[in-house]
Amino acid sequence: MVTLAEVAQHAGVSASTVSYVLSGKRSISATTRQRVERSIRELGYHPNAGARALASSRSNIIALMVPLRTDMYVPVMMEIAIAVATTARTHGYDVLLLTGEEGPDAVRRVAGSGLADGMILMDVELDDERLPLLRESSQPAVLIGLPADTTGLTCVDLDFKATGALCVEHLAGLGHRDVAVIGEAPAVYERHTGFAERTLDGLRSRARELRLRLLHRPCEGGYDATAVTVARILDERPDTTGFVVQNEAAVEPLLALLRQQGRAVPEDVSVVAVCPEQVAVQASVRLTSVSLPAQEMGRHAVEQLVAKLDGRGGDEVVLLPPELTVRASSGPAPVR
Amino acid sequence: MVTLAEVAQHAGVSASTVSYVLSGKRSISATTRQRVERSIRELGYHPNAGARALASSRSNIIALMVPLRTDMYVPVMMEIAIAVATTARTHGYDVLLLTGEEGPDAVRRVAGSGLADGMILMDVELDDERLPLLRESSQPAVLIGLPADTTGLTCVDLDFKATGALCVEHLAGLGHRDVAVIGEAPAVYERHTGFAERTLDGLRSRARELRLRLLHRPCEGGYDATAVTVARILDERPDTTGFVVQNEAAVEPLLALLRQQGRAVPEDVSVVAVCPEQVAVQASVRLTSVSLPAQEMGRHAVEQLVAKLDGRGGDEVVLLPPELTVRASSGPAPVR
DNA sequence: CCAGACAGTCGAAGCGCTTCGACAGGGACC
DNA sequence: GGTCCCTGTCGAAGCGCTTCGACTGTCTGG
Repeated sequence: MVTLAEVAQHAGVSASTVSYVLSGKRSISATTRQRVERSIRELGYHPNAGARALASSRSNIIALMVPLRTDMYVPVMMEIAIAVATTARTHGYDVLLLTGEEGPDAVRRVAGSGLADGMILMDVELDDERLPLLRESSQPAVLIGLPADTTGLTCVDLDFKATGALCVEHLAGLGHRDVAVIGEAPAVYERHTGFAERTLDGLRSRARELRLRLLHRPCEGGYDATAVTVARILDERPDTTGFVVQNEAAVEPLLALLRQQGRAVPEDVSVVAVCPEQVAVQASVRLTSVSLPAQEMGRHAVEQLVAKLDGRGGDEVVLLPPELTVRASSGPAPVR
Repeated sequence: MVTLAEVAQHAGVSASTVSYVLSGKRSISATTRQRVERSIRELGYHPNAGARALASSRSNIIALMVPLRTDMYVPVMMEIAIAVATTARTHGYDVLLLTGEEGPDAVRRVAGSGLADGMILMDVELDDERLPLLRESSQPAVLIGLPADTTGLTCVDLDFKATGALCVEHLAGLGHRDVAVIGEAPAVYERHTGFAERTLDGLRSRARELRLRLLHRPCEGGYDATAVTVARILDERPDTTGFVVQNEAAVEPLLALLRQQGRAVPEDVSVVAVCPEQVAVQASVRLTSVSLPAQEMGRHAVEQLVAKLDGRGGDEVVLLPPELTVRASSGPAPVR
């Protein structure tokens, strides 16, 4: 294991000079810099992370808390996590993966031990038990998701209210009057996950404004549950011609069911999904959808956090504007 | 920030005593221990990770390298990653998430800086470019996947050869004589990913032994690609009554296509999948499948690594035995 | 009753790095 | 020609922890 001191000796300078070459915090003459850099290369020197963390009280690590829940759509989480990791690297940070397992204690542990310089919390609930701890620990943090009370917190999320509104507008613009929403699993609503409620809010208020009839039903996802939900919807509102789906696990089942019943998409029924682009494109009918910008969310979260750690930027709530892409699953409402 | 010294002062002992209470490396009288533990609690002390790493040259961190590829089935990766993280915690380790982005350099960086005590590599290819670096850095490591040359390496993986054999046996036992395999995307085979080739090997050799006719076609996944693949298969071998699917993205399309063509599952055609249990259960037909034991693989990998770090255990290759669960998608071959 | 073993505690020396203050030398300016 | 400032470098003091050797009692066995 090569140390700073050995590099210094090899280059014929003092240890502090090597350190300043590395950090750039003081000016160094071109010749000295080159000599040091050459020694570093020749000796294959890598600064020791622990020593650096101890001396500078900065670990250059960001903690990412990923929930353990299985009722969330996993690929989205993964995509965010990967975006976080790669973006963090471009800013010189590594990412520590914390699972929900440990619960709120993880916040205490990480903040207390100086393991990470800041943290990113995913899948924040409206009234999240980690938030009080976060506020009191004054750990720099960014949330992905939107809690009820955002004072003193930085949050990044898709604007789900606008997302809901956008779906309704699209269908209304095509002449649909009766729209059904196949929502997330009941547990998601019970847990008061912000995004589900905000989407619903956007759907409902825009529907009211545009005088659409809207029916919302939670749905567990999977074939059997979706079949039950769809049957109930069509029973209550036989004139339904527009569907909005927010649960990825209900997308394909819905399409299969409509096919079975002889309802053509988009001629008889239009479907709009809120899902990752990949799901929309790979479905049996290419879906008109509002995509979940997972990568962007991860990237934004890191950039907000890095800004905080650099002393720039304050507490902000960033809501990414939704974008609806029209594909093959939506069209004009059938004429009756 | 509370330090060891402050705890020591508060408890009226020396710093080293507190350290020994924490580590348990020397015997401490019950009364002293209690006094120290009380001080730790009252002051809310957390050992500083950097200082600890510097002094002990152990970071208590495991690096997990996750590939960035999009042609791998993401939920499985995520499940493994989460299993790794939670298992690691139970052994006192945290997990650092490295993406493929950085490539082989990440191995050098992590090994050189002492950021992590060891690493777990996911999605190892038969001839992986990270392996030479790994061997030369003598970094303790465990691979998830099986490279061509395993000397000096510890690996954990599902026994894919046995998996292939198991699928064939199941179908053969039900009387099927013509079996088609819908494989992974062509890119996966070109990359020489071990698991795809090993599965194929198992399928082929067992088929030969049992005198089954086997047709293998790679498949990109998604509806359109699967439709083309299935059409080609049924064109070449109209008598095909058994399907083995290894690409999750082709599972649902396949079922939909068979339905459209009026081929009933399992009366006319049997389907066996190699996929995570959740996919098998949530599909439109509950699938007979060999499940990918993601959690177990993650857990095993961590335990192997921890054993290495503790100086126990040598280089081993652990192949988890596959288990086939019979569900609603396979049955006796139709009588002709 | 003493040698030896052992449990329990302490002091001090680092681990490898960052960073502050100091200082030498060279222009620029009046 | 002296003053001031700026650039480039160095030495030394830690950062908070682990760990080794040393020390003090207490107990055991011969």
